[in-house]
Amino acid sequence: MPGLFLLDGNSLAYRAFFAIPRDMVTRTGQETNAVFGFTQMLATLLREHEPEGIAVAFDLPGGTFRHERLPSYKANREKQEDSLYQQLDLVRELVDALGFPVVDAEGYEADDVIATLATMARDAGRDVTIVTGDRDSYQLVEDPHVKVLYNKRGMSDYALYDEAGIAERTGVTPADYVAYAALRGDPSDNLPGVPGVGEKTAAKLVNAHGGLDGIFAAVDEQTPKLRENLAANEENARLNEELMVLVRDVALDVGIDDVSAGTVDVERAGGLLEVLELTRARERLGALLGVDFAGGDGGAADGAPTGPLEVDVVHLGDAAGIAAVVGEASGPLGVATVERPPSGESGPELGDGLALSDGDRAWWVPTTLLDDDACRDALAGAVGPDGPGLVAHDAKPLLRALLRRGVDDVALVLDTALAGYLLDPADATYDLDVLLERHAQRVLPVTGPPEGQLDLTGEVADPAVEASHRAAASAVLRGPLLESLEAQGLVALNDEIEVPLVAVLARMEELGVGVDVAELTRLRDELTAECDRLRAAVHEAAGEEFNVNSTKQLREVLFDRLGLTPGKKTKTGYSTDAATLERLRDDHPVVEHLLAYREVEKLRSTYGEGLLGEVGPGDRIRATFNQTVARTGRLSSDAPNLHNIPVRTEAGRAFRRAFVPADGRVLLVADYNQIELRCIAHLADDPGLIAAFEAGDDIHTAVAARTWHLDPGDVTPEVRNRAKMVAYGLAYGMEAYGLSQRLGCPVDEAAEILESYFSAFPAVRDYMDHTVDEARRKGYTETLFGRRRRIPELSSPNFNVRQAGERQAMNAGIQGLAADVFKVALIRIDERLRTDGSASDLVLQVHDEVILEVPDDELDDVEAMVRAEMGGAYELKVELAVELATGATWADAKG
DNA sequence: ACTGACTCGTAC
DNA sequence: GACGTACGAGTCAGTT
Repeated sequence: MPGLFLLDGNSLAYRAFFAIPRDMVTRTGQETNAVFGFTQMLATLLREHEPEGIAVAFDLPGGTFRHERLPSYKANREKQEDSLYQQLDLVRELVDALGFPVVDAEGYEADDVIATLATMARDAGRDVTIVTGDRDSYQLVEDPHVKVLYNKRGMSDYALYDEAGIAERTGVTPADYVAYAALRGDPSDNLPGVPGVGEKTAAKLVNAHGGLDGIFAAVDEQTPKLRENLAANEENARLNEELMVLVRDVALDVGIDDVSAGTVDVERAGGLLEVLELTRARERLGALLGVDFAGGDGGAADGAPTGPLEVDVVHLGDAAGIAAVVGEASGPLGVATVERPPSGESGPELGDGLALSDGDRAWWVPTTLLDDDACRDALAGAVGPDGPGLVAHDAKPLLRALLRRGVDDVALVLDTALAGYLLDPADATYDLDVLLERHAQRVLPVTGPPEGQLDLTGEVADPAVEASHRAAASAVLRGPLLESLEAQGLVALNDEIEVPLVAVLARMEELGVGVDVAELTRLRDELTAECDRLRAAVHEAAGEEFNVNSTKQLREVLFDRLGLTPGKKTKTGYSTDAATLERLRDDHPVVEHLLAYREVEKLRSTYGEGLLGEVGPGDRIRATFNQTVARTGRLSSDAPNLHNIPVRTEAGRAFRRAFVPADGRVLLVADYNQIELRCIAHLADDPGLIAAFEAGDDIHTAVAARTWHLDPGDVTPEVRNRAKMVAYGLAYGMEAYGLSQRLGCPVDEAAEILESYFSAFPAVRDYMDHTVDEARRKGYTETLFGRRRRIPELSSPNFNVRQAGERQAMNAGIQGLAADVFKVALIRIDERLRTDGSASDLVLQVHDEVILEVPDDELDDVEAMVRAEMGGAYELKVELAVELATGATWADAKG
């Protein structure tokens, strides 16, 4: 029966999802039961029927005309968890990669798409077989050309129906099927039929009277009860019929001639199946399609060891021993200290020593040995550029510890934590033991006493053994992680950006940034006094004493006792945030004091006390710059967070006066001008936006002029501000509501502004739409540099969650590109400082801004270098404009 | 005394 | 609910 095969992708994947246990997951935790089931069905079809062509139809998210006609349509469908929707996207990807047309249409279900294709095929005299688990397709059956291969319960239970088959199964002809089903109803679509009418009665009625018209014209002939039911439910049945008729003329972008086996994208399909660890399916499909998917080396190598790591530990005692390790190494070595090196006030330390390992053997280098210069040099050689290269888990603290021992050139080839982050930045943790189990199917042995328990035997974890295990784990993980990075196109990002950045950040963290402790203390004290004064003022105005820091108590005072009008609500009650208070400013004198108190208290606690508590040796603050936290690829900073030092208000900016260079040096601050908006211009390739940047004038004025068709000279500050607010909102997936909040204008006015904006810059809107669309299809976003981010929210059944996912998708590519460009700049600046033998140092970075300490006599050279490296970090369709400033403090660094 | 949820506010 | 990405201070209610 060859001919063409039309598959209902949603229906089949849905069946597979429930037929196969959910515990079918990859090492990375991705569920694959539905994808696997689908591949099995597909393979069976290929083997048993040798189709002339296959196309797979899918539903598109969002409603259809049926939902519009009847809001309760399918309203009973239980919303499945993200996994099913995510797997549906994977099935689409796979089908596409296998070379079969993926067909869908906005506002229609897969069923309608199939009905359309089947009708086209019939008209062309071609034979088609519809493969689905949805009975609605019965109406399409037509001898001799159209048959339905119906997937009953489970996966492998199929029935092939021609007209006779449908008649036998239902008692009616395909042409009468809709009327039959309309009477009977369809509980799975939440369409109630006529009470008392089941399959038998429905068939009897249809066969006796033809369609619904005939039946309802002849209700009087029925028994009293049936007559009553029919009369009372005519409307229902009519509506059912309307909804159940499949649309046969959906506008599709493929024709029937496109339904033929296309070319298999061997790399993509093979890669996908490999990542999904569907090895058997890969082999089976490969054989059936006549292609060789055997990229990689066959996945999780058979015969490779499993179970707990076992390592022979050799204790090294002299320089020759250390040097010998290098000689023996045939590839990069794992390196580790004990799990949590005790962190001193100046940063991470080596602890008792460090271990090197090739995965089977480990060599322990006690820290005491490093006091000997020869040993230290031998270690420097082992870990340096002439050595075998190192793999470490969270290498930065180790690099810092080595830096302090004079080892400043470490040949890091892979950081396993970083690799875990690149593979899935939505994952919260990248612990070594988890990665080891996930990617290498090995277990990291627990050496010490059970956590949190007193060890009665007096047995203490041997740091040499523990570090050796961790070093071995890193070594073992190298292969599988590289394979995964390779499969996801992340190698360049890893090798050229993330790994090199580790050492740059290690140096910045280690040096820290200088602070004027006296100034900081003075600020703190001043703020404390001001805080006390304002707190008293709040109490006085409120007429009672209470904890002003407690939103709960504040709520009671403002809204219960003082009778102020509450605004928006939070999970626990009325909000007391600044926006709310701002609107109450004129309603009661306490509000003014409260707002002032909030500002001062924030500065006092977070920045006054907070920063003072982090000052280390040499009056320097050494924050940690996290490389595996932000899901967009940005860096983050903690202990303390130096990425949110105030700048907008004068009182806040005062803290920047406390950030100072060492004697004889100045701070050089360089930042990218409007980098995210420039990224948008590049990504969207919007001629208007690019032109606005090329004009070289104030970008917001240029944008405003274009948006509202004004002469730049006629752009008022108010209009310019609108353009500026839109620019900021743009990167965040802004909607009218958000903009109205920002501008303090009605929502409809904000909507108009947005409309004007998008009319002026149409490619920007196209980009946003396209980005969300692609993310929805793939389940993840990808930056220009290949950085990926899963966004499972996009297939959430919850509208709000889904919309948040759309905003994340829009933002990820923009913020991510800016982050990638910025990281390149950081690496290049650091590289130049070192190759130029400069005495200047990088001390801080804040997303689009770098800060260096520069000796006065180097200033001109370093300024030129930084401008060049930042401006040339990556070539966008618009210039990467860099603004430079110098000063004796961070606050004073103004152009 | 610790922990986690919550609210709020700072940065880009 | 309502604009993305972070970190941290403080309160409060729960636990130990």
